[in-house]
Amino acid sequence: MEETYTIQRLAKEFRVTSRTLRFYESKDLLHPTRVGMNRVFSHRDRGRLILILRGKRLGFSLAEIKEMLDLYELGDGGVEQLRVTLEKARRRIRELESQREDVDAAVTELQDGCRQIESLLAEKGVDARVAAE
Amino acid sequence: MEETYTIQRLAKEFRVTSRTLRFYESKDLLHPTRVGMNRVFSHRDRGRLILILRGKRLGFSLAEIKEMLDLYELGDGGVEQLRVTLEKARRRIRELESQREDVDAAVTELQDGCRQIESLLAEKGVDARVAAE
DNA sequence: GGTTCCCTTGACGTAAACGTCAAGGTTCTG
DNA sequence: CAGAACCTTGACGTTTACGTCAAGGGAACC
Repeated sequence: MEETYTIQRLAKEFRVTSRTLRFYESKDLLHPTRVGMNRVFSHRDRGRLILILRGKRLGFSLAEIKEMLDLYELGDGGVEQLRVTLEKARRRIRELESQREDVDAAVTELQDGCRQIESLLAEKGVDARVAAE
Repeated sequence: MEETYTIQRLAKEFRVTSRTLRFYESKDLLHPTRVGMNRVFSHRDRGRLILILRGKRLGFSLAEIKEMLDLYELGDGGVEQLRVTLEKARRRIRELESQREDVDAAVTELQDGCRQIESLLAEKGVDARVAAE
């Protein structure tokens, strides 16, 4: 028997509102079943939610995130379908790798900035380690 | 004599509209000077624009991007100001590093997905290298 | 000197991603 | 059996990041 989740349990666990989960369902990102009127989320939905939230942290739109999620749903598509999916996945990978370069560049620059501030503080005789607490 | 840029030159170079550049100025992200009515962007503005666009690719809001840009403007603030700036920068770095972990996780999963598709295609006797062109 | 072309400042429109009621249905608890 | 505490479906509001006119100013070309 698969574990299931109420809308609130999932919402609390991931610090989103139930409105958000309903919204994601309306956008076809989650597919809860129903017991009577009420939504029941599966473990699979939970996994998708994790991916959705990570996608958001990375700056992707819900539409892009849906595209990515669909990449994992390789149903019984034919060869052509598989090939299209493969190409999309490869493109995403390239985009993500370029995004990682952006991240690295930003980190490097911020670290440079930190060093400058640190030496400014040092000049003024201040210890700048993790002092500011 | 510093090189300067018209609004159109900058817009074309970075594939944004002039409206966007005016909008960024209105949000205090760019600080073009004026010659008569017309905006004149400095090399410094160009640099800031690069950072803005990278920030956007990384999913930051313009407000967050402004905060980061301001980190580089260490004017003549006192020790306390410097220390606050330093802490903000360090926090950003930590956030970016966590974002990099997200990127890496996403890449890994997509690569797994690719491998699965590739073996599915191989079963069907299809060569999946860069075939799809 | 009219037309064209770029610039300007409003001002209103819009898509995305929810927030926030409103109105009502179920279930559990005292 | 009345609340309380969940859930539901609308439906309208809000913020962000611009797009898209509208109305007009200054230079440049023919």
